Amino acid sequence: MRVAAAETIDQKEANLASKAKTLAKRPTKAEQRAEMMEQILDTAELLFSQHGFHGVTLKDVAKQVGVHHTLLNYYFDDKRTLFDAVFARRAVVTIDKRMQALDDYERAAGDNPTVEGALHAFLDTDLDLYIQGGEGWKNYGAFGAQASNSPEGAEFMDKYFDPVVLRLIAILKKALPDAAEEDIFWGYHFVTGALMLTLARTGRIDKLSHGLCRSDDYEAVKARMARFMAAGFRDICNQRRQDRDG
Amino acid sequence: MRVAAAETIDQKEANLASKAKTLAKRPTKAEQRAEMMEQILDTAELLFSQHGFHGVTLKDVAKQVGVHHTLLNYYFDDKRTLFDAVFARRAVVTIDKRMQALDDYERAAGDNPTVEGALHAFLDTDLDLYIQGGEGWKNYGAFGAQASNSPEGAEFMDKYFDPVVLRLIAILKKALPDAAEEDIFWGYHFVTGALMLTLARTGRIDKLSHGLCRSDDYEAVKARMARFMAAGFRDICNQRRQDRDG
DNA sequence: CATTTAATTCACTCACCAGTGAGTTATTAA
DNA sequence: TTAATAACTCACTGGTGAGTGAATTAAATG
Repeated sequence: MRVAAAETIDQKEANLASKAKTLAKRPTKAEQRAEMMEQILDTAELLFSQHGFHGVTLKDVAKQVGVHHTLLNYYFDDKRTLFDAVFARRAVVTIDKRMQALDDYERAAGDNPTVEGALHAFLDTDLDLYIQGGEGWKNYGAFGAQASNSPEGAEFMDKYFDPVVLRLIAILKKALPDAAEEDIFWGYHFVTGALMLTLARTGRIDKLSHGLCRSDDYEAVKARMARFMAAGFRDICNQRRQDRDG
Repeated sequence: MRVAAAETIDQKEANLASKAKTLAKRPTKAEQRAEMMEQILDTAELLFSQHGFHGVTLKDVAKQVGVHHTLLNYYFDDKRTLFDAVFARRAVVTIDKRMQALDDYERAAGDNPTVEGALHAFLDTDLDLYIQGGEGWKNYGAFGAQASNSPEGAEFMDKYFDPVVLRLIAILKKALPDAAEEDIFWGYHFVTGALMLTLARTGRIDKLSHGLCRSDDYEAVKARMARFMAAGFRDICNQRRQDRDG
């Protein structure tokens, strides 16, 4: 297996990993295969996140990995399969973590969950992954944001993310027992829109604020988002209740 | 000039328009030219909004309009020019309206603008356009949302929308004089994320809510969004002030 | 060492795309 | 009526895309 010619952003990570391996023991065939596939997935993830499904060619990916382009057809049958594999690889991780966090929160909160608590569990768990997970995870975030409003990604979005989202919504309903169901769904819609834009890292806020805020400053988002959105939820749900009760 | 073979969503609009014209007077050459270009722009708008720049071919557009594909090269030099023309056509309208609304609001509010008032001016003006402007405007919304996180659209976003956004932010600062500047920028970031997702009409909220909420129900968004976001703004800005003042 | 199997490349195919320039038809203007 | 111009079509080109199957190289196994 040949080492990548082009140097990806994950270069340091990769070097460390392979160094550790060679010192420890020669990698098995399965390991090598897995590593090659990961390299392809990493690169595809980055490129798809930047240009979308149609804006990336298999040759683009292959070139950046440093292999012949038909090798991608060898490992992943076709372009679509590769795209789906990128989507699936990390989806399970973030979903499991968030599901776990929501379970934990609900157990801890007992009969009195709060909107803010639920949102912290949902959002912070995810943001931590992007904060701590290195460039790969950041790229996946952008990939997901890109995929979420493309026909290619929409079905995956539903398939993978519906359970967590409905889990969150169930807790929100418990936290806001008097709220209209629509208000909760629309509130979630606002939350996810804001989150998607964050993950997309468009660089727009950097320019608008003349560098005061940075698109990739997930810490800043984490420090504000759950609280911001919780206030919004409380407000529209209260309004509705007031309107209804007269 | 040949009438479109394929029937677009705007069919009714177009029929009405052309009927009115034939009754009134024969259209001039310039009018015909303008109409043809609009038809191309409408179709390109729709397709770009669904599949992005690279997901659409000039043949796709031409086929749906019902003309030979090289005609698009005749009216618009190349694909990129067509894309830019789609972007520019309606951008000025929404920007002018919003700028006007913000001016009006600031004048009316005098020395005491509120976050909610400013957001109403900014958001409702825009949403009204999509509510009242018919399918064409709805498609433009989705087009903009798609474009906003693609390299092809990013520069346009800055070029066209920066002034209105900075105008909004200026009023928000006035409404929240004690707030940290970062908080206001991040708040705006959340607002625009939510708005973009709304305009994208992904259909996701429909499925999640089993039809209770609909992606294209801009009225529902208008009824909630400014208020929701204003509450968020107030909350994080208060928190910051409390943290600072101890 | 020989044989099988996996990994990788190579030479192609077929389809399609953006764009061009010549040619054709219709309008308009002189 | 003719000349000129605009609107539109056609045939084509150079280039690229995804994907295939044969060939080659490398690795593992008996």
